[in-house]
Order: sequence, then structure tokens, then C-alpha cells
Amino acid sequence: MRRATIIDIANALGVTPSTVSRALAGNPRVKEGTRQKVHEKAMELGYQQNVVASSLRKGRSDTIGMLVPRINRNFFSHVISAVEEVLNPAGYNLLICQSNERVSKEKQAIQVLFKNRVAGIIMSHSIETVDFEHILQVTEAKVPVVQFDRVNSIVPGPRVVNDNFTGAYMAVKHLIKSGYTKIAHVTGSLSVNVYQERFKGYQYALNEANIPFDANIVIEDAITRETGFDQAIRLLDSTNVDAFFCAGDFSATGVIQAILDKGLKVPEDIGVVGFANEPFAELMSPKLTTVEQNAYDMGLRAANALMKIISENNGGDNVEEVVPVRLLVRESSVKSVNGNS
Amino acid sequence: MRRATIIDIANALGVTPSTVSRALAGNPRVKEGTRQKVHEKAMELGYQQNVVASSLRKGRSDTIGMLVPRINRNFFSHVISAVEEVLNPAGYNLLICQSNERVSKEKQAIQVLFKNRVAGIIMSHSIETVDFEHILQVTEAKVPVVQFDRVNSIVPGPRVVNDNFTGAYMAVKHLIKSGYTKIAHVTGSLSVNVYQERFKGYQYALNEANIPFDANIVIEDAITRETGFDQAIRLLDSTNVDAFFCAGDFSATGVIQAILDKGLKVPEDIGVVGFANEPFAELMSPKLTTVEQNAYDMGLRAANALMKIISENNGGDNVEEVVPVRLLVRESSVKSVNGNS
DNA sequence: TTGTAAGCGTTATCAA
DNA sequence: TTGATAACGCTTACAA
Repeated sequence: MRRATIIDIANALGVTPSTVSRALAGNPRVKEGTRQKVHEKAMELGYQQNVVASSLRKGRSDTIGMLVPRINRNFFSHVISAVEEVLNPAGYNLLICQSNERVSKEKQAIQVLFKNRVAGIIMSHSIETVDFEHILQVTEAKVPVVQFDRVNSIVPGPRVVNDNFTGAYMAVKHLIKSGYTKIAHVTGSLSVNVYQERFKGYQYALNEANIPFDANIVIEDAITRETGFDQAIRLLDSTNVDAFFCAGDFSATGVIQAILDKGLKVPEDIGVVGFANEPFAELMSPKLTTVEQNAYDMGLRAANALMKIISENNGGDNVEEVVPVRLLVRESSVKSVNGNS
Repeated sequence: MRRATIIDIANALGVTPSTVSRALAGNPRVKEGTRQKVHEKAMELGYQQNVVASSLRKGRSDTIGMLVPRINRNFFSHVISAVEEVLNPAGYNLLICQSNERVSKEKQAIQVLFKNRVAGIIMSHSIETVDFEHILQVTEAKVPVVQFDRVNSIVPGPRVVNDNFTGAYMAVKHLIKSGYTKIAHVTGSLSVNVYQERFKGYQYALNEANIPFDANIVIEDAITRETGFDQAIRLLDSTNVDAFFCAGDFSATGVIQAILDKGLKVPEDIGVVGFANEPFAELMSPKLTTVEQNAYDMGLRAANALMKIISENNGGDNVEEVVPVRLLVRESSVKSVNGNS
């Protein structure tokens, strides 16, 4: 059965499509009785607006593009939920894309969103992204872009970031306080703001404690369980590190596995702190000390920033909001367990 | 700057929009030289097709709707990734929605997808969904729907399900073999096919081993860590259960927490088996025995089923594909550890 | 309060 | 091989 259009409703009622359109849109310039009849008939015919036609005519759509590296990362899926919670009540839907951490897929996804004429884009870059030309093309076409977490100031528009520096600083300071002195740093690409900031926090904490910085125990490009494992094995074989500050929880699990495989104990021999507070962090044994990011808050802020741009119809300020993080001290980083309460 | 259209390209080249459209679409009925020039000019002007207009004109869109209870469930996010891997190369994009396990949100999402004129829908129902009228409206309008995991045969079209029965049967049989005899079952709503099948598998295994079925130790509507915890506390207080077969890993973590809180040990005193193999299952201590679902395979099958319907332009058969599952025996269910290899 | 008519950007049909 | 034209379903000046 062909789908009902406003023309069908108009014909059935002996009015014109314009009237039906107005009635359905809640335009006050239509008689109450007419509006009633239109709605009844629409219901009867199972009419559902064709938003494709509507978007084309209006020159704008109610779809917002959301582009994240991976939807199955706890952090990102929570940001998405928060964004939905702001956008859905405002009448917007999300077209969600993943880059799978590949810049090529990120470019493709941006194109898809652009071609679909999304009203705006909320995004976090892939870990490979160092060039932002593909994003600039979008902002130049007046599509507002809000960046979160993995951001770059080259792209105009608001940015919402975690307080990565402070999070890392607190984590490393905590390790030092716990008695560890030779602290390795396992992180991602240092060309990404997120890892750069964590690296700076790490360095700052070491410096503050007069612990000399050693570039040999800083491992870049290791954010998965597997790479974390491999690199930890290597470091444990070749150096005398006694702690790991990992820029992610996944690599932290690999690191812990490596430590255990070497016959060492966490936290007694080696301390470990992660970053992100993935759901498994508190289920592990030992429970993983990590830095909690407020994904929900971040999603709300990013979505609100976009809504503001759209309603005010300007490009949006080039501001960066910083969302505070929290160090969750659990078992993997506390050497001396004094009694069990 | 206004976005370039095919008219801009046509004007710049002194040809008509039709020619440009054909050239861009790869229509062979256009001279090679013209095609060249069109592509060059398109590139120069930064032309990106307006798929909104294209969809309206063609009467179909290249967007597929994907509706899942929660994108941050490991299982669902992997299904999504697999679906993307089939659909993207075929030129389709995903409009992803979550129901958050609420039937009201599921209905809303279905409307959104319908209004956006998606070419098809791949979905898994919310746990609350018992009435399928909102889906039938969609299938009646000839929008193909492929259900996966949480499915119902009332809805016409292909279904892809896990072999929940066998998974549950293997899990419970394994518990029995490990020496447990009073096995509780912590599950979701029994009106959902997934939990119904697991319940049947549980009953079958008990029956096979001549263990009397006891309805008092079957707990419905407990799939979160919190409810799993609460119900386990209750059962441990009021019964003499010595094992739990949980229909999900999240509830299993709550159950284990409850057992430990009671001063009992897993697996020595109480055995626990989960379902789903969430990533934390192998990171927990004790490592959780669970049933692995092949989310990836399921996603591929669902996506291929939809592609088949679309290309063949029929409604799709009312068939159910069953994807095999695998019992992963780890630590939480094996009483007698005889030596460490 | 309602109708008329034009147009959003594309594609498909028919004709040249 | 290309052009002219209409149409997809809707919204919105403008007119009545």
C-alpha cells in the first residue's frame, strides 16, 4: 500500500495540501475544526511525514551527525546517550558513525554526514587524525561542528574536553605517594591532544617529585590490551620499572596480564593505574585504580553547545570547556594494605 | 558559501543538469570527455551530492535503520560493527537508535526511522516489548524488517537468533557435571524469546539429570548487576542453592558480589555461569564461565538478509537463522582445581 | 482562514 | 550523446 501523503489527506477532506501542512505543523493560521479533522484523517490513513521531502524543502534537516572512534567504548557510548537525551526532546535524531580509529573511515563518515545535510556534527577524532582539512570543508559550508574529547583547535567551533592533564597528574602523584618511583607511561599517539595532555600531567607530577624523566619508559601507540601486554613484557625484561601509568584501561589490563605472567604481583611488586574507568575496572582483580571521565556531562555540554549554535545561527565561539575528572583509587596501585577493615 | 549543486556544475560547463547527473552517476550514456570534465569541475567546486534530494526523487534512500536496546552492550555494538561492514561497502549508511529497553522509546525510534524513509530496519526489541503493532505498521508499508536476537515470529521477515537453548543447556549441564545440584536461574523477562529459550535449556538440562525443577529459585526480571546482587542475597538467605546460572554477565557479577559478601567462595562454595561473554568476563576474578554469542556472525547474517530482501525486492522469507554459541569454561564454575598445569 | 503556485536538488522519461 | 521537462512530497510567500 502506498504511503499516505498530505495530498491524500487534503483530497479526502476537500482542502488543499497547504492547509494540511499548516494544520500538521501546528500553524495557528488554521481553523481549530480543520486542524481536528486533518489530524483525525492523518491518523486514519496512518500518515507519517516524509522528512526527506520536508528537509529538502526547508533546506535543513533535523538530523545531527555523531562521529566517534568506536561506539563500543564505554566512554563514547555514554557520551552518545547523553547527547541523545538533549537532542531527542529538541526534535533531533542522531546519525551515528564510527571511524574505527581510522582517518580514512573518518573522512568517509564526514562525507556521508555532509551529503545527508545534517544540521550539525558532534565528533571526536580518530587516533590517526592529524590533518583536519576534511573537517574544515564542513565548517566552511556552515555546518556547525562541536568537537569533544579528541579535539583540535584548528577546527572552528566549541570544544569539550576532559581535564586530562589534571587526571594524569593526580594518577602519577598518587603512584608516587604509594611508594613507586620508576613509573612507566603507556599511552596513545602523542599527536592527539588527549594523550599529549596526559603525558604532560605525567611529566609534571614526576618533576614535582624530583623524579628524573626517562623517555625510554614512555611507550607511545599502545592503547589496546595486546599492545599493552607486549610493551609491558618488553619493559619488564629490559628495565626496572615498578609502576605503569596507562592512558587507557584496556592497555592497563594487558600490562597487568604481563606482570602476572612474569610472576610478579600487582600492586605489591608493580603498581598500575589506568584511565577511563571502563566497567570492567572495578570487576578486575586487583580492582583497577583509574581516572573517571564524566562522559555524561561531556555529552550534555557538547549537545547543548550545538543546540546553542543552531538556535543562534552563528558559527559558535572557539571556546574550550574543560570537564573535571576524578581519580578512583582502588587496589592496583596501593602497596600497603593495612588490615581488612 | 552556498553549496554547489549539479546546476552550478552544469552552468560552469555549458551542459545541462541531466548530463551532470548522468556523469556523476556513472551512467554509460555520457561521453568520456564530458564525464571527465564534470568530475573535475565537481571536485573544483567541492560538490557533494545532496542525498536528501536524491532520495526524494528516487523514492528510496540509502539509509538503513538500526534499532537496538543499548549500543553500549558489547553484544549489540559488535552486531552494529558487523552490520556496518556489510552495508557500508554496499553504499548504505546506518541511522542508529537505542530504545534503552523502553518500549515507548522503541516506538518513537521506529517512527523516526519510518519518517526518514529508511530502506530497511535491522532491530532487536526492547525487553518490555510484548506488542508488535508498531513494527507491523512498518512492514505493512513494505519497509523490510530483519529482527535479530530479541525477535518475534509475529513480525514478518527474517530473524537471526542465537542458539539460546543449547547455550543454556550446555551451561547448566556443565554446572551439574561440576558437582552442583541446586542451581538457581537468574534471568530476564520470560516473555522475551531470548530468556524463554535459555529457561527451556535450563529446565531441559535439569530434567536430563533428574534434578527436580524448583520455581522458587528461578528469578525473572533481573539482568543488571544491582538486581542480580539483590536477588542473590535473597536466595542465599532463604534457600540452599549452590550454583547460579545467570542469563547475562552483568547479573552474574552482582551474584558473585553477593556470594562474596556472604563470606562464601566462588567456585568452591557456589558456582556461577553467565551469558554473553562481556569483555570483563575474562578479566574478573574468578574468571567468569559464560556463553559466548557470535555477535559478529549474527550482524553479518542480519545485514546480508536485509541486502537480499532489498535487492530481490520481495518481503523476505519468514525464516529463522540460528547462530551457534559456545560455552567458555573458566574459573567461576569449576570446583576442583587439580594442579596448575 | 484557506488557496495558489513556486521551488528545494535530483533523476527519469522522452525527444532530439 | 545530450537536452528539455516533469516529478518526488513538502513548505511558504503571496493572494484571496
